[in-house]
Amino acid sequence: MVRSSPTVRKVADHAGVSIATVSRVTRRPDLVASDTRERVERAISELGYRPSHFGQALVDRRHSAIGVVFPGLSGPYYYDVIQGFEAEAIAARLSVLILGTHHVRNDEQVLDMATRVDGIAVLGGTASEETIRTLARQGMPLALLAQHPVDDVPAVRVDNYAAMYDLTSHLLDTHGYESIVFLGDPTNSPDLTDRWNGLVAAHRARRRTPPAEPIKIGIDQPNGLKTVARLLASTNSPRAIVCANDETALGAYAAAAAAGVRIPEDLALTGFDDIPMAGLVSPGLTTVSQPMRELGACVAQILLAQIRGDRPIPPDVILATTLLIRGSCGCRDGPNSPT
Amino acid sequence: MVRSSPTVRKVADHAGVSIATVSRVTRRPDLVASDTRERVERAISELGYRPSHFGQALVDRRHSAIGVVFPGLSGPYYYDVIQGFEAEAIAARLSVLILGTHHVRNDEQVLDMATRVDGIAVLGGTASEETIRTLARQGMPLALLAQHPVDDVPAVRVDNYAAMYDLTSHLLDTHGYESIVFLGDPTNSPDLTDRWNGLVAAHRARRRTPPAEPIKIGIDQPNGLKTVARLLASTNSPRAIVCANDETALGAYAAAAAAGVRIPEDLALTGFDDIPMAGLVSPGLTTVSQPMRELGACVAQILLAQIRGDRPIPPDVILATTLLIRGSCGCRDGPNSPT
DNA sequence: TTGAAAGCGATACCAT
DNA sequence: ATGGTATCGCTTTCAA
Repeated sequence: MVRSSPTVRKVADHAGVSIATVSRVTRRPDLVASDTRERVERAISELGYRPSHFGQALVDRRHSAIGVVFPGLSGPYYYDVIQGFEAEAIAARLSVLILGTHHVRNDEQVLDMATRVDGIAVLGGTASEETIRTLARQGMPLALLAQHPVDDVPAVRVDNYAAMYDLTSHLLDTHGYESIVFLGDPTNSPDLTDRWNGLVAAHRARRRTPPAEPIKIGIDQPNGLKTVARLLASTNSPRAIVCANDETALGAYAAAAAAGVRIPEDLALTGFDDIPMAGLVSPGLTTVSQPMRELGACVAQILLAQIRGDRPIPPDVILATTLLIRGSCGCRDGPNSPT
Repeated sequence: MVRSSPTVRKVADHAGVSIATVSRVTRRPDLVASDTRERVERAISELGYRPSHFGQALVDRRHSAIGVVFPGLSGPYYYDVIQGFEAEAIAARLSVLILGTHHVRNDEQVLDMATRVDGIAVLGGTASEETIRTLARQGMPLALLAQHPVDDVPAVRVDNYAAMYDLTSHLLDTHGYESIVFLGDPTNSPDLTDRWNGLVAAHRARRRTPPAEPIKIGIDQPNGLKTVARLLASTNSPRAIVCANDETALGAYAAAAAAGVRIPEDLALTGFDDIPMAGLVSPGLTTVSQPMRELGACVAQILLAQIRGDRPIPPDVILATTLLIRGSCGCRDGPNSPT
């Protein structure tokens, strides 16, 4: 069957008016006499007419849509960011196109998306700098999320380096761990690269020896569980593990439970993000809270500002993080009981 | 700044040819003399030209894109489904538009998406039947995922009722539980409605009294944890809980661990979906495995078939599930140790 | 208040 | 092999 949603012309015929009048009814109803308008509106609802976006886009030379490129679509972190992004977009009456690259760079799809939207938010590591520059050169409004600015392309992020420096310092100073294992693969992830560097720097500042390498794993529950289970079974299993995010740490909780290893007595554990589960497990997960919804909202606003033509655009917005000390690092747990 | 990605005209001027020739180079390069072609190709890459989708869409009267509407974007279930869906779409050279409705019906956004794509897959409960009928009447290719067919709109799903009937029967017969609590809110979710009905029917078939109501909660880890923590603290806490999906069950594991309740000795637990974590926790989670990737792929294929105009379209595809008995129901756990 | 017509970007038919 | 031009759906300017 051929797609045949009604067009302006069909509605115009149905209502016995010109296509110009139909268009006016949908865009500037005040310009149309009320009886004519009623007739047209009836035709519109009878036929279920909606102006085709490509017709409008062609005239307006904009798509009334913005896009966001994510490495994955799984997990609470992305979910909150998308929510913040969408809320801003909807308030501005724009549609949102989401592209999940599944943790592989996919420049072709990003360029394709670029022909369907008025602006694109790129999450750290999902598009090459070359692609970003190509789009920027064409005047495509862009905003980077969770990565450093590229040339004149603005970025929104948190200071992952400082946050991880502080968190590591807490483990090193307050709890006296000698050296702390880092779980998570910084490859292609500016966020994780900064976190790893923060951990290394905190060691160096105290003349401690940081681990030679991060343990490069995908940052989700299954990988956290499997890897920590393996570590706990090895001869010199670590006393303290810094996980690159909360979900990896949650996997570590399961591994510890299975191995009969107590947190924090036998193993100190920390996460990053402060997802809803982090405060509910027991002991509570010591982590760094990021304003995820705000990150998404802010990057959308920066896109909108560019589309509107506002100037200047803030080139590098850094939102604040909070170190959240709960029980998993060895501190006494706060009153965040699961209820 | 005004968006100004290069158009056919700019490229044509740059290369000193007509716009028709530029179009030929991108669509039927064999029709263009090699030296002209080279000149045009150089102009294209210098200007970073990509044919605008709305121009093409206008002529072709199709968008070269298909859409998928999801209740949420969080969690392994949706992730796998999307992966399967995207793989098919990419193979057919179509872009994918994803719409997350965040567990509220959002007909307006679905109708908006309809003006940007050639076909839409709707996941159970994300669009009203009225909207589905409206789109179907206009000839929009549609496919339903995880819900029953609506009129002539085809559906792809698993037999949730039968799967839950079998799972509940196992708990009732093999492990002898009297009555089993169901965790999850069936409202607006055809999938969960079928699961709840399956649990009730399995009770009735044995003249047992099913619970009067499901415990209506969102089916994620935090809700699972909080709710089970509350149940375990109550006076007659349940001996067996059927969770509407695995993530809810994973939250229940954390609640049990915190309360010192042993699984399965003190509390039997089951899930649904068989996400990666289900086989890794200890004891392994007894659950029902769904072919999630295949569900996504199949629904995409049905969309593609409609777009191509194939006939007939299978009206109701039901994919097989597998009952996965692990340790959390009380059976002896298999050899799925976390390694 | 309404209609006729130009034009947005790309394609494909018809000429040349 | 290449160019001119009508066309897709819609909006908007200009006339009436």
